[in-house]
Amino acid sequence: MRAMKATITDVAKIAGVSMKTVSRVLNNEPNVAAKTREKVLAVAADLRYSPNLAAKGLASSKSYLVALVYDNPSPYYIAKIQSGAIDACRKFGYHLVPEPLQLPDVGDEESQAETVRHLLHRLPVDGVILTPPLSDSPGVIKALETMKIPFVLIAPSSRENGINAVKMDDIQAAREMTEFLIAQGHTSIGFIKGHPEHSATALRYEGFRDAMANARLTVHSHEVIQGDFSFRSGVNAAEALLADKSSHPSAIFASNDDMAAGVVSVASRLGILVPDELSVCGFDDTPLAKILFPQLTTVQQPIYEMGFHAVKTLVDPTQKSKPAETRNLDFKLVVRDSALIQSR
Amino acid sequence: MRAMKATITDVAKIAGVSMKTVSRVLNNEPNVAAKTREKVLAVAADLRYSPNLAAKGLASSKSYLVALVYDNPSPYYIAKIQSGAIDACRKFGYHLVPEPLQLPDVGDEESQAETVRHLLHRLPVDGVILTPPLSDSPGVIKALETMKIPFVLIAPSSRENGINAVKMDDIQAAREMTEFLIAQGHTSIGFIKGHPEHSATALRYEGFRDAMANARLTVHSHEVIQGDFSFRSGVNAAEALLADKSSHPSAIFASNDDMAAGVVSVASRLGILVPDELSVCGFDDTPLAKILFPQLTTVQQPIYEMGFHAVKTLVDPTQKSKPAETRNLDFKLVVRDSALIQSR
DNA sequence: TTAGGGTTTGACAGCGCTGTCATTCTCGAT
DNA sequence: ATCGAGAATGACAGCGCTGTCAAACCCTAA
Repeated sequence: MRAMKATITDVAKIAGVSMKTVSRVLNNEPNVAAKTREKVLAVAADLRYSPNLAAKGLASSKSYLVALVYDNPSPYYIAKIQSGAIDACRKFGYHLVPEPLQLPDVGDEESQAETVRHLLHRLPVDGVILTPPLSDSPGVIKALETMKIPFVLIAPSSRENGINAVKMDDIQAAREMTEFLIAQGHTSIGFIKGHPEHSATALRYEGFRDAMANARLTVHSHEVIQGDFSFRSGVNAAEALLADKSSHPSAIFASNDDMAAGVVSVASRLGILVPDELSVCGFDDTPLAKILFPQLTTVQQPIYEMGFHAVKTLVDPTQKSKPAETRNLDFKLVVRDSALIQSR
Repeated sequence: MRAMKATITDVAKIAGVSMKTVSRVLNNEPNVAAKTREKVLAVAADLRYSPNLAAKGLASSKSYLVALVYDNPSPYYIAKIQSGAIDACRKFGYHLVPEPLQLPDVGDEESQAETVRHLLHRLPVDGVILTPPLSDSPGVIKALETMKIPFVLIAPSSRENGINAVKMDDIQAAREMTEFLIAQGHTSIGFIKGHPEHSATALRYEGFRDAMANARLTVHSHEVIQGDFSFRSGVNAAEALLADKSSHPSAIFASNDDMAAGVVSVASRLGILVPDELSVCGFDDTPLAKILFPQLTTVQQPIYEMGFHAVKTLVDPTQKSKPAETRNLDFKLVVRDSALIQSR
């Protein structure tokens, strides 16, 4: 119960066992008598012992560090991933080091690889989490592979074998959202696509078209507008979609919340009532969705869970031996006022 | 130029000097002949040598890690702080470890201290950054002091001597914002206070009253509403403030953007035109401020800079010996449509 | 020329932990 | 009672680096 930092040696001495035995207990290694284990644990607790990560790392050539490598404009998304990742790290005695990346010349695979290589050379970590759009960068992935650093991809666009990844089913989510709209009686639905470079863009659009086709509804090409995930682009798209006041789609499905917010804003400027005259829905369930008036119907991604799971597959010893796989996590349709129609 | 990770020993052997000399060169220690230095540097570069942080840490009992300890509901704020902190860390060869805290029983100093103690015992770090509201927790601060871990407070409410802190002048900012409103011709200004527990709340209110007093304007008590920084509380406050349609303040100053958004939303519901019939301004310049229609006039805090500066005072060797001080960073008044009156 | 002081370099221990391997203990089978 | 296999424990080196202190070197002043 002293104030100073206790070492394994202290614990060993007091418990009357060897350092190695203490080490075994603390790392849950087998072959320790239950009685010994208890005693060591008691002493350790009494001394408020906690291992020195640097020493552990040096001796075992592990770092107990996981890097979260990102180059993502959305702080909200990253914050959620990070939150999940940190919680998982804590659970397994690891720590998370966020590494924002300023990727040079998107598209130049080699220089991207070099950037990552340099980064991880400085701080050796036991695993890396790649968030989109990095999870789609062949250069970065190759760098990790040659450095033999285990990694997990978050929401990659293509599903490759032999690589660990966590994602959600964007197609299915967009499909269900569209089906919901259709079930509400909408037959003419406008769609705003996301940034062309972003992998989710194509998937969400595909889900939308799927559902429309299944319902034998036509997707008019002038009702599908290219956006780029920004509020601004949502405004532009909405202006195009709502140009003809007397005949516009009765619902607009934007590929993310920011763009949906743009739609709502334009509608309110044009005096079009949401949801009475126009249903709007978004995607992502950002904080914005609850702040807007009316609140946005949207898709809640399992972002936190993806972060958590990514770290788990990286550091959980019970998962270690499992083969690499792509894991789909569940999304949730969040129905709020922007797309509810009471009367019809 | 081998593939495997080079150690100091390798560099020493090839450069024909002792390990210690290599160490000196790599750490920019004095008393190394220029020629020796060059040679070592050349060999190190050739070998792509990079030091093993764990070993360095173990030997020097430093960790090259800085912890960002937070318990803040606003991911946006934390993300910005973190971004600045990481950039500063990179500049000085450190790494940032975010440590979200679930503080038990706010108010119970001892248990808060215990939580922090436990946290930092696991991962010894060379410095800690405390964000609000943690930067006002005596328990946490005391824990850090007894552990002798250097720390920097971000935006603490009280300015204590002998403690490093970075903040901005909330009073002055609120004062300038209010003066701006007054200069626009407003004489009756409503004010929405923030969360009573948050330190900024009192300061912003003080700045507001200051400016009003200086302009010989009365602050009517029924025009000052208690909020809690949430959108919802902004809505409630606005409903009270705008209850009397024929006579309400011509401007409302909300203590943060979320509440200002609440005001805008109520105004639009009541058919009150912003800014023509009502000027609204917020505080913080969150992403929301630009997304709203009309865009919010608000105060941009130097959040990124606070994070950067906090780390800098912690790890910059040239700053090391300086006495602890509270540093004020510059804010910026951002005037946007929500409080512009063209005609008057 | 030599003493004295500063500069440059190196030898070596040891940071706190774990891996390896040797040793001791335990207990059922003979 | 004895043997042997496996369980439980311990001794010790060493992970890659830095701090300490001693040694070697260089130059200037007397």
